[in-house]
Amino acid sequence: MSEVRTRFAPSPTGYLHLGGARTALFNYLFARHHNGQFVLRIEDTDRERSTAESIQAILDAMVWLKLDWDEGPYYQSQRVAFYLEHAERLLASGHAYRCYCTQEELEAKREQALRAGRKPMYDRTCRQRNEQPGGRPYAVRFKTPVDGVTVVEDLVKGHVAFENCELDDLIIVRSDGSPTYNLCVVVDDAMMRITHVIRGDDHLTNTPKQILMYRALDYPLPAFAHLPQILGPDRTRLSKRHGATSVLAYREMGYLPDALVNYLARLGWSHGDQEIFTREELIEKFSLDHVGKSAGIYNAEKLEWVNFHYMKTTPPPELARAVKPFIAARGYDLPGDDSWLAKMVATLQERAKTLVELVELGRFYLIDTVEIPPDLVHKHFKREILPALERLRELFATVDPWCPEAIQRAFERVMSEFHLGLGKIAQPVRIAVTGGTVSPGIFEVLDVLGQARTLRRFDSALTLARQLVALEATGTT
RNA sequence: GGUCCCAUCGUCUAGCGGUUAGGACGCCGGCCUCUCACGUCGGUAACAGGGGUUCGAAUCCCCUUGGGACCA
Repeated sequence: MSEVRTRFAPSPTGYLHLGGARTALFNYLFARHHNGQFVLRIEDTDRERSTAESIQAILDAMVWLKLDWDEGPYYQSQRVAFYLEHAERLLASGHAYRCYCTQEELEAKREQALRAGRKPMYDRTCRQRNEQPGGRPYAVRFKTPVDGVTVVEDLVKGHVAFENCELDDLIIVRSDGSPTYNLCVVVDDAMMRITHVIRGDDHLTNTPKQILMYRALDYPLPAFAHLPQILGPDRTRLSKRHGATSVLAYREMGYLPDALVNYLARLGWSHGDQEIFTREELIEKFSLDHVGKSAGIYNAEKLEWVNFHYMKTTPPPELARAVKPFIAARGYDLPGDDSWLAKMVATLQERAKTLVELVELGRFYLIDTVEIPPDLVHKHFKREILPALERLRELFATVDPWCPEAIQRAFERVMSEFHLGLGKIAQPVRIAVTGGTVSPGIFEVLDVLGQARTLRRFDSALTLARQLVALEATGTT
């Protein structure tokens, strides 16, 4: 029984985007599900476009999503010798040949073929060349069978057949001595003993060529699974104009990694009607035969909903830990007391879709003094209820211990003494302590805010209210 | 241009010959209510089109259309 080995092989030419993250996730889940190994390989043979920052960004994103790998990262740039060695092997065994055609010659042939209405394939001039012109640069081409059919038994797409005559004699080593993509992947996947190649379906048409190379090199064939693409709402490739595509951008926007993982898992894969999966459930339930064949469209609202779900269900202490960087980023002082922060978070977590939003909603908890808008005071601190509010202020001063239940009792006492509904007095208090009309439940807000800050802010509002009432009185007489 | 892939509500999807075509997001409405939310109840909305196969097709086959990918 051979062990399952999967790999994720991004090229570091940009950030890890959602599609790549999902490919990584499926490889990770498949490996974990089968108690196998998950290998990370950086395909940085394109030295022009590969950057160190990009490599770092990909690794950071993988770590953030907790897609931990067992081996690697391997770097293709350090494995060039292996590729060339394999090209030599193919040359020696007659599965490849040297092609001396120049760029110009190829270009001309292509044009000619196109004009004649033929496919722009290499005409295989050098395939039957007998003597090797020494000293001239050459590329190495793979000798593709001229007839027969190569079949990809894809775990997602099913049985896909390609006529060999439609395949070109592809270049495996360029005339400058650099190996090409198809050679590198085959050599790496074979040497790394990858059993399941799970990748985007943009590679499906490369697969028959690769299969032919596996055979020529006498390596066992891995299983292939080609995942459908993730598209933008306009059904084109996901790009910046569809919003954020970089995984790390979601971290900055205040999304939880588990939420993104959950969303990505459900985009293209399903397990009955279930929408929410813990990491363990994903590992337990993931299988390739429930991966859909059709492209999926990225839906920001759904992601937001999934994130919201995780916001609501994450234990407050944990969420408090996650929100700290966002408090700092906003420029607020970080509360020293972790349990207080957890309490604060608990009042907001079912109101905020992201960590960023949570900090925005909790602003009044984090700043020293709130600015109380006079127009709101004017509207909610009507002269008729002022006495009730003064009385409430009086009772607040005596509440001991300061807890939601005791605070509620103070409210209820005023309500019965003045025959007022809670709405009448809760809203003025809310405005006084938060500076706005929207907040979590008033008892818990006051509780978290603490007695001293409550009294201070309430006093300021009452002072302002008295001034406004006095002003009004002189104005009307 | 050639080859290949794909096609169920707007979106993610369940379905794998017999269902009032189910769920979720979104949207709309009711309830709950100290504001906003949460929650809860209900509603809206789909088998791309056309041929076959079959007693019976969303499901199997073919064509068309429409998307997408790869090779250049």
